[in-house]
Amino acid sequence: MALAAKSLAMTQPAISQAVADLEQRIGVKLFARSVRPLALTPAGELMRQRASALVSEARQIATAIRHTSRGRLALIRAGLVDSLSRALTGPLASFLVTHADHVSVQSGLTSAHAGALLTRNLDLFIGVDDMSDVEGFDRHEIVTEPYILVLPPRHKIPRSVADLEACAEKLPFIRYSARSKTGIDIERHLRRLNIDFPQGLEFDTPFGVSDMVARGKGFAITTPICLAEADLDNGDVRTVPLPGPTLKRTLTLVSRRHELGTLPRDLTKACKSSLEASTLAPLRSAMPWLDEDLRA
Amino acid sequence: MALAAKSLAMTQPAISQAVADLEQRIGVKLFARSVRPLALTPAGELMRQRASALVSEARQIATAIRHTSRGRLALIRAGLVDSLSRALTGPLASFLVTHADHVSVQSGLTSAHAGALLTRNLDLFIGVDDMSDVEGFDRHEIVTEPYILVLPPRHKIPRSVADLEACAEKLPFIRYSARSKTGIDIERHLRRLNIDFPQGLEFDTPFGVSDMVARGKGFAITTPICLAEADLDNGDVRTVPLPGPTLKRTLTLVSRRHELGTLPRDLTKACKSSLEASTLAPLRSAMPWLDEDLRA
DNA sequence: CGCGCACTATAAGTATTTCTTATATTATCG
DNA sequence: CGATAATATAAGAAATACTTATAGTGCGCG
Repeated sequence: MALAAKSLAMTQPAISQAVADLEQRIGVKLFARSVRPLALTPAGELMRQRASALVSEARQIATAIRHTSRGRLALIRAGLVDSLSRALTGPLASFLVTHADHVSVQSGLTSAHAGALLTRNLDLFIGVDDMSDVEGFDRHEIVTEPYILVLPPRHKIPRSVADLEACAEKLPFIRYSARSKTGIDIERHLRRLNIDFPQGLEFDTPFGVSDMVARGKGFAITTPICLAEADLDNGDVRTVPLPGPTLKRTLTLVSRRHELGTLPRDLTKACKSSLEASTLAPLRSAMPWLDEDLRA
Repeated sequence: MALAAKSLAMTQPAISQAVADLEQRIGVKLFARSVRPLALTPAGELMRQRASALVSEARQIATAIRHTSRGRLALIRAGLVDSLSRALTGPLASFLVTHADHVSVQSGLTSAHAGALLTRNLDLFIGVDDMSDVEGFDRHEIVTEPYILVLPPRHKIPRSVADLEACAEKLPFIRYSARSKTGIDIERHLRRLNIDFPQGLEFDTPFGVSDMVARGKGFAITTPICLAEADLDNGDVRTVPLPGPTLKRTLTLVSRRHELGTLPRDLTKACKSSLEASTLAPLRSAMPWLDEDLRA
C-alpha cells in the first residue's frame, strides 16, 4: 500500500482507508491482513483482475471518443449464436465492416448475448431468444426450424413418444446445457411429454452434442441448423422427425430501437440470403422430409 | 438532464455541471446544445455506449465477488478453449463421464473459463492462460505451439518484419478479439515489433479469423491448432512461419489444488494422447516446417 | 414576430468526500 | 524480545460535488 501511495502521489493512509471503505461497501475482504506482506484473498485477486480491466477500458473510452469520426460508427459489436457461427460469421462481418471502423463478432450462447445487449456490451445479436418481454428492442426474424431427433447410424427409428422414451434404455440422452435456450426448450418439451431422461452428458456447443451421437455414445434432440453447424467429419448420424407434437425454434436479430437506423433490417436481409444459399437449401436436399418446415 | 436528475435523486444543475466538467476534461462535446431537445453528438453516443457498459461491468464485479464462495461440488464442469473444441470435446467428455455422474463441458474463451474457475463456476479448464500468477492451482501442460502467419492463397510470402508490416498495405489484418488471451499475446508481440496494424475486423473464434483469410479478406496471425479447429471447407490458405522472433503459446489444464485428486493429471495424459493422434500428427504432415515445434 | 414555456447554464454557498498529519498497532526478522 | 517496517486509526484540512437562486436559450404557438 505504501508503494501504491507513492506511485499515485498520495499518502499511505489514504490508500488504506480507500481499500477499507471499499471492503465495507461490498462486504468482502480483499486482503489477508494476518500476514506480511499483505496477500490478496481470492476475492481480492478477482477484484484486481476485473477492476484493472475496467480502469483500462475507462482510459480507452476518452481516447476513442477523441478519435470518433462522423458518419460511420466507430464500433459495432455483434453477437452470433454458436449454432450459426460457421454459417454466418463471414457474411455478418463482411456486411458490418462496410458500416463501422471497428467490428467485433462474438460467438456464444444467446443468453449471454441477451445479457450483453441489455448491459450495452453488444449492439445487436442473432440468437434463439428474441427478448420479447423487454421494451425498447427491434426484432427481425431470420429463420424458423423444427427440432429433430438424431440417432447413431442403424439405430431403430422411434415412431411414437413411447418409442422415444424407450431409446434411453439402450443409449444415454445427450443434452444441450441448460445455459442455452435450446437446452431449456428441449427440457421443457420433454417434461410436457412426461419424459425424464437421466442426467449424463451435456454440452453447450452443437458440435459437442452431435459428435457424441456420431461416436455412438447416445442420441439427442437438436435442429437441422445445429447439425449443419457441427459439420461432422464422420457425418453418419440418422436424422428423423421428432415423434409427438412438433417443437420449433426461431432465430432472430435483436437490436435496440432507434439506434442503428436501417442497419438491422438491411443486415437481416443479407443474413437471410446467405443462410438460404449456404445452409437451408443443402439441408432440404439432405432431409427432404423437412420440406416447407425449413425456410428463411 | 432534468429527467436524469430526477431519476438519480439529484438536482438538474448538478447534472449539467458534471457533464460540462467531463466535456472539459476530455476536450470533446458530448451534447449538441443548439437544438431542443438536446441531442448526443457522435462522440456522445460512443461515450454513452461504452460508459454504460463500463458502469454495468463495475456493478457486476461487486456481485461476482460476493458470490465467490466455497461450496461442495456436485458434478464436474470442464471448460475447453474453443480452439480445441472439435479436437478434444469428445475425448474430454468420454474421460470425465467415467469419473462423474453429471458432466458439463463448456466451450469458450479462456478468459471466461479462468474467471469461471476463480468463481467456482468451473472445476477445471483447458486453455491458453495458466493463471500462473494465482496461488492455489495446479497446472498440467498439454501442448506448446508456435504462432504462424496465415495469408490468402498466392499471397507473397513475407520474410522479414518489414515485409510483415507491409502486408497491411494491401490487406487488412484480421484480429482475434482482445477478450481472448491469444488476441492479447498477438497484440503484445506486434507492439514489441513496433507494428501497429489499423483496427478493422476482430473475432473471438478461430473459425471467424480463418474464414475471413480464406475469403481473401485479410491476413492473420494464428496457431496451427486454431487453424485445424477452424476446419475450413475451402481450406486454401497459405501458412508460413511468422517472420521475426518466435512467439509461442502453451495449452494447459488448470484446476484447484487438492480438490480433484489425480483426475487432472490423468485427464491431461488422455488429452495429450488424443490430441497427438487427431491433430498434431496431421498438422506436422501438412506443415513439415513445424517439425519439432509442435509436440504434446 | 413576440411571448411564454420548459429546458439548460452559471454563480455562490453548503455539504460531503477524500486526503493529510500524527500516531497507534501489528507482523516479521535478527 | 526488541527493532523495523509496514498498516490502521483519529482528527482536521482540502477538494469535490451538490444545492439554491436565478440568468440564458431554443422552440412552438397565437
